[in-house]
Amino acid sequence: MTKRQEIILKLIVDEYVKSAEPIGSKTLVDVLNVSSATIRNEMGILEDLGYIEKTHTSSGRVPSEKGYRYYIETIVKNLDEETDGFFEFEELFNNKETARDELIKEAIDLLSQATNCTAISLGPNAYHSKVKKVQLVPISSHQALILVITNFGYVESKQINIHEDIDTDELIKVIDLLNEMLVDTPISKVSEKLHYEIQHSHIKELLKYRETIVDSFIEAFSKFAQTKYYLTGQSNMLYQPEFNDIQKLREFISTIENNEIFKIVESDVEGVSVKIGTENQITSMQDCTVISSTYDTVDGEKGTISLVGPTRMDYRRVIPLMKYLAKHIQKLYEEE
Amino acid sequence: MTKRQEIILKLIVDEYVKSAEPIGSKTLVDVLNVSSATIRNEMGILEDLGYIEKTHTSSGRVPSEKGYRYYIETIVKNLDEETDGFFEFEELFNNKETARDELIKEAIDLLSQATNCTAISLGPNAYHSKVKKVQLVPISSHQALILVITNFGYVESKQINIHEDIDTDELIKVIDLLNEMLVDTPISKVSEKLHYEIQHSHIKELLKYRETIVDSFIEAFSKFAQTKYYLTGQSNMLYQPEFNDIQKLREFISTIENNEIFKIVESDVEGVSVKIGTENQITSMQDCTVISSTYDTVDGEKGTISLVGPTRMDYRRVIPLMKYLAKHIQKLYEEE
DNA sequence: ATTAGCATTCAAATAATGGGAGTGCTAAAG
DNA sequence: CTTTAGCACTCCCATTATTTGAATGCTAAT
Repeated sequence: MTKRQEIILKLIVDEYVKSAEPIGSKTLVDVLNVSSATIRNEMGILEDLGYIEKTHTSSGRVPSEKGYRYYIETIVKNLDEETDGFFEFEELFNNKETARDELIKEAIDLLSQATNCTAISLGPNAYHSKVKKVQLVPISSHQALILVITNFGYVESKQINIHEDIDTDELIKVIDLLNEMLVDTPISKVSEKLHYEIQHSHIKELLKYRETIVDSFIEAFSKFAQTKYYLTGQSNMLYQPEFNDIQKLREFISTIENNEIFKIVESDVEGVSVKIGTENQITSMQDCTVISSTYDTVDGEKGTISLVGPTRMDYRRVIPLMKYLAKHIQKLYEEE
Repeated sequence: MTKRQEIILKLIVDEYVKSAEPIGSKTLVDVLNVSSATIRNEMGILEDLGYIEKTHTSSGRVPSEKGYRYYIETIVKNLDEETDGFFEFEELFNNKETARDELIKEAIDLLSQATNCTAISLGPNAYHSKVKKVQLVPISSHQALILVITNFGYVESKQINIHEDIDTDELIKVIDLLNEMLVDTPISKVSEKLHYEIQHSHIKELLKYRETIVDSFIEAFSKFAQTKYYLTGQSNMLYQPEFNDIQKLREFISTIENNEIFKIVESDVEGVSVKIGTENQITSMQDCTVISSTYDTVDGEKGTISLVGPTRMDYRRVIPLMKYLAKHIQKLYEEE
């Protein structure tokens, strides 16, 4: 591809992103100072190479997936770390009052607004954090609350019914034992450890009621395994011209409601991942691009922010923005 | 309205609910054993009375809001408590293993599936429950977790950073005081009481750091005020013929995403409330009916289940179903 | 290598057409 | 007084033409 062809490709992408209409040769005449015929010739070559496409025989050109890919790899990647125009985001991260999780949420809200796309935050999985405290709080004569707290400040609770003939003192002993046993155990190992200890220590005798109570504890623990997520801005996207097709729109909403969207969010990649159109495995998402950016939290845990939008999106602005956000969220973790 | 007119109205509603097409006079000939001309005359009267409408000069008839209203008041309300065909639901409530909140969630899922509508559960507002315990759990050298637990077993937490020069013993005293002060206080009164006590008791001296810490507590308390809700089945509705209009569809999704839907859910009504079409105040919902059914929990607190669907919905089946569900959810609370 | 010129293609908007389902009204029959 | 057959009329909707215009590819001249 010659330098001029590359410029034309770039112009086509930029224009198309703005207008959502196929780009004709005349549109570029002013910028390039050559005749429309010359541009048509070049466009013909670019089409043969697979970077652009026509929507019908006599239409203007539209970037193909390969075209977007080229655009991203050569044009966007060579951008210096852009941080211009991220003013609102800077403001956000300068606010030291707000708690980290809340800040991430706000950043995701802002991201979806600023891009008119759907934004998703996939929190670090609490599964690898450690038990800090196990607690039983009576809340009425026959009900109590099981509380499990981890070193990251995550809390899960489960309400249980206490049968009348349960001895309270005994229960307290059980809790003490559980604490002794489980503090500093990673959530992922709790179930295993609990079952082992019950078999091999004197806790066994204490746990007459273990069937119900220990099960309830295990259930509370298992709640941590659920990934915390936040998704916002689905309605933004609906107004994009690519969703004028009612069928596509319905499928998109279904995909989100059924949580299928999480299948195509890349959470195990270093840096920024861009999946364009059919690079996504879900059929209803094959006109969309998914951009994911990961950040490190603690103990090798990763969090992800993702952006789902039409393939026709402003990569030049969005990709640096995603980098920027991940970097700053990571910084929030480092500061602690 | 004569008996025959009432029968015709009922038939029009029933047929229209099934077919989503305007009903012509010929359609009813087989059922009524009179000629289509007679039926046309009767339909003319029903139209004059405002119970049915035409979509254009020579179209069949469609129920008006007034028509649906009449149908519900006279035909549905006179049904004996129908419980036929609620087989799956019965099965659900017979399962004594599952926790109450989980059971409600499952019922809502099933409800939305069975009706192809959007179903919503609005949990009892924790705002009126009472503080059971206030707690501070250290999770690292400079971080702690504020925990607030209510008599209903609701838990909210907030992570705070502890500055190095804070005396731990002092902090413990503060917590003890807070407990003493706040236990059994309704969440709704906490903020007020807290501010009052700070002004008038010796706690003032203890709270050198109150700006940050007390504020964090208040924030944790205020989280209870947020109503717990569960919403499901928005994608079901999208396939209903009334959402063939892309603009309506977009508005509907936006309304849900912005939580505006909660504005039209009736949570302070006894029994079943049915809001048809323009009886709803939100513009984007004026082709929808919202059915809400409340249940009592404890201490005068109410929970609500709601169903949002096109005005053309199977009231005959849905209204008894909503009654049935609310009754059974209430029973779950009574059993405790 | 570039470009003016021209026939060609196709989408999208607008207009014309015909069929069909349904209505209201009238006048006759029950 | 109620019912009904008959008929003119209305309007939607799907189909088919017609027009317009923006774009293309190709050719031949610069």
